[in-house]
Amino acid sequence: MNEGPWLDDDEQRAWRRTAAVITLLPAALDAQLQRDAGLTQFSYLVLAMLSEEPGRTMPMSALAATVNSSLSRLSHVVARLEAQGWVTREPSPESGRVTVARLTDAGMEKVVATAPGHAAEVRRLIFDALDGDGVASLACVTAAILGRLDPSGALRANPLRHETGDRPTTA
Amino acid sequence: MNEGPWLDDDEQRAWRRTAAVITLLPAALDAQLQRDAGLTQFSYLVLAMLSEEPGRTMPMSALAATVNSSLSRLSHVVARLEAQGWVTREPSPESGRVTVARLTDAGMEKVVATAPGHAAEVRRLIFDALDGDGVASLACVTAAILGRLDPSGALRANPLRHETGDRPTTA
DNA sequence: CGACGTGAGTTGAAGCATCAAGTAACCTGG
DNA sequence: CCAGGTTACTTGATGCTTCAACTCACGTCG
Repeated sequence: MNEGPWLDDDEQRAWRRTAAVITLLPAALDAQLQRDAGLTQFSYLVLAMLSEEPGRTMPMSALAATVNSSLSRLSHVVARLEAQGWVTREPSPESGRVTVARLTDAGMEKVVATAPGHAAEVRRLIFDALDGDGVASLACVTAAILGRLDPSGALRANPLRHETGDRPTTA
Repeated sequence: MNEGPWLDDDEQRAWRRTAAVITLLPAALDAQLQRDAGLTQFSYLVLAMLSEEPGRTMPMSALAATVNSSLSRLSHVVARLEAQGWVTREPSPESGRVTVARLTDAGMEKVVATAPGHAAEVRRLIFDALDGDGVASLACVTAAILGRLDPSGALRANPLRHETGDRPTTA
C-alpha cells in the first residue's frame, strides 16, 4: 500500500496479531507435547518425518532440510532421541561421510502414540477457528510469506511431498 | 470440514506451511535484530513497549502481560537490559510489591536506532509479499487463531490499544 | 492483633538452541 | 598421488527459556 519504511494501521494490526500468534502458538503446541509425551515440537517433528520415510531412515542432512534446522541442532536432538532409544545412527554404507538416522520400533510406537493428541491440538487451536475460506486464506498467506523466507523454494517442494495420498500419521 | 481427529488434505497443506512459518519467521526476525542491534526479538519488544508508554515506565507484571511472557522470563531479560543500561528497576511508590521498569534515555536511543531496520525487515518478509486482500486475510486469520490461544481475550484488547493514532515508533 | 492466603517479583538449576571450531571423508587439479 | 577445498557431521561453550522454589508485601478473617 505504501512503500515507506513504516507500517500503516492495517499492517500494524496484522503484524501485532501475527507477532502474538508466532509467539503463542509454538508455546501452546510445545506445552501439549511436553505434557502428554515429554517431547519438544521439534523432536516430535524429527520422529514424525522419519516415520513417513520408506525404511524409516534418512541421512542427517536430508532430515535437517525437511525439518528446517541446522545440522548442528539436529545432531544434538538426535543424540537425545538416541539416548531415549527412539532413533539410532549408523554410518551409511554408500558414502562414508553420511550418517543415517533410523527410527526404531520403540520410536515408531512413540510417534503412533503421540500423533493423535498432537493432531487434535493443531485442530483445536487452528482449524476449529477457521471455516473453509479461512483455511484457504491461511494456506495462501503462509505460502506468500514462505516465498520470502525461503527464496530457494525448497520448502514449497519438500515438506509438501506427502500431501496427496498420505496416511495422516503425522498430524 | 470434517470433525475427526485427522486433518484433511487442505488442512494438512495449510498446517505444514503454517508450521514452517512459525519456525522460520521468528528465526529470521531474530537474526536481523541480533545482527544489527545485538538484541533478541523479545528484548526488543520489551524496550519498544516501554518506549510507547507515557513516562516510559510500566510495572513488571503489566509489561509481562503486554509482551506475552511469564514474569520469570521478563525478570531475567530486564536484568540483562538493566546491565546494558537501557532499563532501570525501582520499587513502586504506590505499592510495595510492584517494581516498575523504566526505559532510560540510552534505552530510548537504542529503540529509535533499532526500530527502522526491524520495521523494514517485517515489511520485507511479510507485507511485501501480500496485497491489500492478503493483509486483510492475515489480520482475520490471526485474529481467529488468537481467539483460540487466548480465550480470555486479553490480547485482542491489550496490544491493540495503540492501533489508532499511534506514531509508528515500534514497527 | 496475628495467622493465613494470595499476588508480585526474584533466583538458581536444568534443558534446549546457537555459534564457532573441529574432525573425517571425499573430490579435484597439479 | 598428494595438497587443498568441500561436504557431512559432531562437539563444546555460551546464552536464553523454563520450571520450581523462595521472598516479601498486602489483604482478611477470626
